[in-house]
Amino acid sequence: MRGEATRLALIRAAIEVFGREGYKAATTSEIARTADANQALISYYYGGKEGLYRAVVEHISRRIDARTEPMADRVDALLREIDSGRVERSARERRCLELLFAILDACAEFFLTDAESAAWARIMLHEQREPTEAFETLYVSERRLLDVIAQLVAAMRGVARIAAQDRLVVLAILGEALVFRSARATAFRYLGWGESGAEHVAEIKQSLRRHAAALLGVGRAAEG
Amino acid sequence: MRGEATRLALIRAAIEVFGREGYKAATTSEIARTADANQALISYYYGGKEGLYRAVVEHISRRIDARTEPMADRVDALLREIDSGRVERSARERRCLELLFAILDACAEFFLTDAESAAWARIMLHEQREPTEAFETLYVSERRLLDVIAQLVAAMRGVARIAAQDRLVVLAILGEALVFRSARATAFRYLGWGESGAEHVAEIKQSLRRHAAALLGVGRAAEG
DNA sequence: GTCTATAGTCGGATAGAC
DNA sequence: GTCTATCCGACTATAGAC
Repeated sequence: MRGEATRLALIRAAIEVFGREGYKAATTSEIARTADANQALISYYYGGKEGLYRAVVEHISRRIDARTEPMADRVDALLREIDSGRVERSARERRCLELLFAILDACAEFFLTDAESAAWARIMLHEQREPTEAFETLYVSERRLLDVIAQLVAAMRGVARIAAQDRLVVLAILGEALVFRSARATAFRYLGWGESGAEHVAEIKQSLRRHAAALLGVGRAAEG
Repeated sequence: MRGEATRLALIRAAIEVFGREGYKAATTSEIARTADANQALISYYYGGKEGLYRAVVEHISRRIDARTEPMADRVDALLREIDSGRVERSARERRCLELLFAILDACAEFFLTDAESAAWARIMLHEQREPTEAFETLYVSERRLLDVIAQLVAAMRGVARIAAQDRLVVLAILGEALVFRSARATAFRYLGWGESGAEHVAEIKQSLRRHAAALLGVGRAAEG
């Protein structure tokens, strides 16, 4: 069981270093040092740098799925409830928006608050540059979340089928959250916030909520 | 004068390669190959890889400023016109929005259409990771554009002073444009678009316009 | 100004001791 | 399972010919 701890330490360290440096610029020595493990163990456990990267991507993908799943369940439940006519028209919009807000809060935390998932996000951004095999794995997980949000957006328009415009709205909403990760340094400096920014996550969440509501054309009453 | 052409070819190639790979992962041999120049000339002209990178960043910064300047002038002119009371209240919102739309179109082209500036954007995104001296140079140029847009946003609310909420709106608007660069692969795949995407820039521009209008709370009449 | 050749360094993988 | 030592390849920079 000693080895299992080393395996995990290597994965954790690799997420951090690959996320900070990108695949090519990351070095196995730094990953080993970060993991407090011997450099040769990377080949022993994962067959080399490339194998470690693959393992990292699969690890991230599984963890993201685990976070998306509860959200998807809640959305499914709500949509079934609406379909069955058990939700009054007046409450439908509010219920959808509340759930969307909860998901957006989770996204903000994903990109900003939680150090581990923020490192996942950096790796996912690296993989956008020129998609390889690893991108395919990550895309499945990303797509799951995009679809879940799009379902909510479509439901708020009272339609079951997701239209192209719904997808563009989803990208706009998530784009705002992502900008605090992908253009973090500029965004925080522009807002006059210190780099830690942990104390500003609430403001970001509030902004995401307000703007999502505006994009969906629902009144400010729902801003909560 | 032969040397001047080589200098420029190296800069252009460096923008492409640094943008694609990031500073550390980029190699001087690939830059030289891309520029159709000898690898040793990088040291001859720029004192080495680091000096070349500095030159690239300054080059980008100057070129961005040159693109922002005309926009800034148009905004200044409009704001002065409004200040002097020569613009009727009914026309003020429309004039501001038209100018904002023109700027957003330029941003979409910056990120998506023009190959050279798209490479600038990739370098600017790389510099977000952990800001160094180069970030300071780029931030000045980025900030200029952010401030120009924020002035428009504030003017549409009829206020001269830029508030924190205006800045968040600016980031939301630009975040949507940026997502097509920073998360390009996912966004295009999600929309069912081929990777080239040149034929879809118009749709992206339209989406940026519609969503910017929604965020600013102006009616769909202005959607253009 | 441009080239070839190479010195010096570093990173990834592996052999083999413990 | 973990370690040290080392080989090999790739990279940056530079010396020196043209």
